Amino acid sequence: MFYLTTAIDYTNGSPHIGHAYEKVLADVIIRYRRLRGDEAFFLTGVDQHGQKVQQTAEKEGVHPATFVKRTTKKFLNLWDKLGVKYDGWAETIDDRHKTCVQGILTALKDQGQLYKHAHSGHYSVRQEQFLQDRDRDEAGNFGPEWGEVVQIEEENWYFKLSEHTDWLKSYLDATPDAVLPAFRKSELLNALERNSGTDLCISRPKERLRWGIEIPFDTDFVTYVWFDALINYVSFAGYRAAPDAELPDFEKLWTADERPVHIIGKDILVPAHGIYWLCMLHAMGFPDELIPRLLVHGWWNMRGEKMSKSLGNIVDPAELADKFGVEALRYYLVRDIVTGKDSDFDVERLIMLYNTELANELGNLCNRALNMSQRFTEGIITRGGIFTDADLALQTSLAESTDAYRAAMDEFDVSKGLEALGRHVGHCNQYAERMKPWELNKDPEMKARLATVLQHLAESVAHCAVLLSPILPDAAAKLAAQLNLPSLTEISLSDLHWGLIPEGHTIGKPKPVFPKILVEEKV
RNA sequence: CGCGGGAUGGAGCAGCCAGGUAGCUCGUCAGGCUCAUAACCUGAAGGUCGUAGGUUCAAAUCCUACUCCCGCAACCA
Repeated sequence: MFYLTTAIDYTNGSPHIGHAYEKVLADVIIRYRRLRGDEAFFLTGVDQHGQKVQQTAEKEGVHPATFVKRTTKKFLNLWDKLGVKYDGWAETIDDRHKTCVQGILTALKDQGQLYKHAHSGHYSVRQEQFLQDRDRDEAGNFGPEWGEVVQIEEENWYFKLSEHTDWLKSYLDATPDAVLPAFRKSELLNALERNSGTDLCISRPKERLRWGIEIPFDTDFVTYVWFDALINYVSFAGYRAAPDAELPDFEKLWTADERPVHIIGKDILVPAHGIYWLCMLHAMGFPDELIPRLLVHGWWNMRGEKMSKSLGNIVDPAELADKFGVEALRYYLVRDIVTGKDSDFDVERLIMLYNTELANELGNLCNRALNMSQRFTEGIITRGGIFTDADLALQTSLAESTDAYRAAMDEFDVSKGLEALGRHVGHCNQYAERMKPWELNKDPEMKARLATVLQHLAESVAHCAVLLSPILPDAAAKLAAQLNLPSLTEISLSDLHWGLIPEGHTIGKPKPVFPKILVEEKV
């Protein structure tokens, strides 16, 4: 079983393009794995506890639970709109999750992994948080943005993180694919060098935070939001779940032969996932071969600047989907970025890539191929005469593109996979240009040859629809329908051989699957 | 000496880990075709791969130094 998760989104605001990217990427990967014939499970969800949620809810004068319900809905609606299809939905206010978190806390405490300790430091009353040296201004003082800063002492529960960092180092050294891409691992190892020796504070006293999961053995405290949130990856996978909890079978989901993959953004690798989570799992007794792989993706920037609410350059993915279509948005999000790196978000590039690669090249190929079959052979696909070198070359091109696609997608490099698909599309257009089926049609003696050429084009369209299906499932289904082969959407990659279209099959009527995006002229 | 990323034809990028004719998309220019979503195809111009050294038969790719840009507090993938 292939178990894939994304980060769970913090329900403190509206989803933006980065949230959409991560989920679409995950959705594409999971659909690809199913296409490969693998059993797969996709978990995503929302992180609903913590101080910021509590603060924002107070500001709006509603109970955190009400507030969280409202923002959660925004995420649910977006995933529905974008065709992100998950198998499990994680909400950290879920009682099943709460039970799991408390069970883990109790178990860790029983093993001596937790201890209570009084910490004294500078505390900002207004921001309700302890301040660090890095919060000081250049003069070494805490600036006015913190309001009144007082020295206080506070007791809290700590997790013995420092006991696991040596293990973590050796695990990372010994496991090449622990963190992808590779350069992120070196970043993590560097951070480890700096941070080893400190433990993790995992509680908050209820006087300053009520919105969280109560510490089961010390009810004056709630659980620190990260410790709570990270556990979603196991709690909603059925870890320590009651038999009637309607959660997956953990043993089947979380396996060594196909380790779980967590997709996360680069900002939450260090320290949350790379250090806290891996050490938590180790403390919980997970052996190395059951430690999940971390797939770290980059960010969409806006004209070279970081996207941020304060700069006001947030892009609303729902708006984009309405304006340009879900297909265009999904395609752009996985096409114009190298998995792991940052990219610049640019609406003009979104339009350009859709119009050239989908509308002009692929869409037009499908349309011209099917249209010629309709017009020249009544939509009937037959093998025709013997295959020429050009025919065989096209078949080779398809086989090579499929291999390249597969290799790229196996490494989560969707952009490269789409490039491979695009190469074959280009070859098909060239093939059509050189074979000139519209000329062959004029010569009654070339009927067999015409059939062969049209068969090669139609067959290619069928393969393209299959390969495209993880990225654009709706478009793939439309193509399958036009080919009059709805079963294409259920095919698996290993069944992908020359001859998807049966001899003598009649295809349907073509209709452009990717209508061009027309941009109004600037005056 | 804080950490990491980046610098490749006009624009945006890939290639670098596992050195061996510099690749893709857009744009520009010229031509062809008409089955198709004014789409498609062919050809051309355009790069001393940030700078300076080094290793090597051979460096965009490995090593060293340097320059410039972007992240690393919060909102936040």
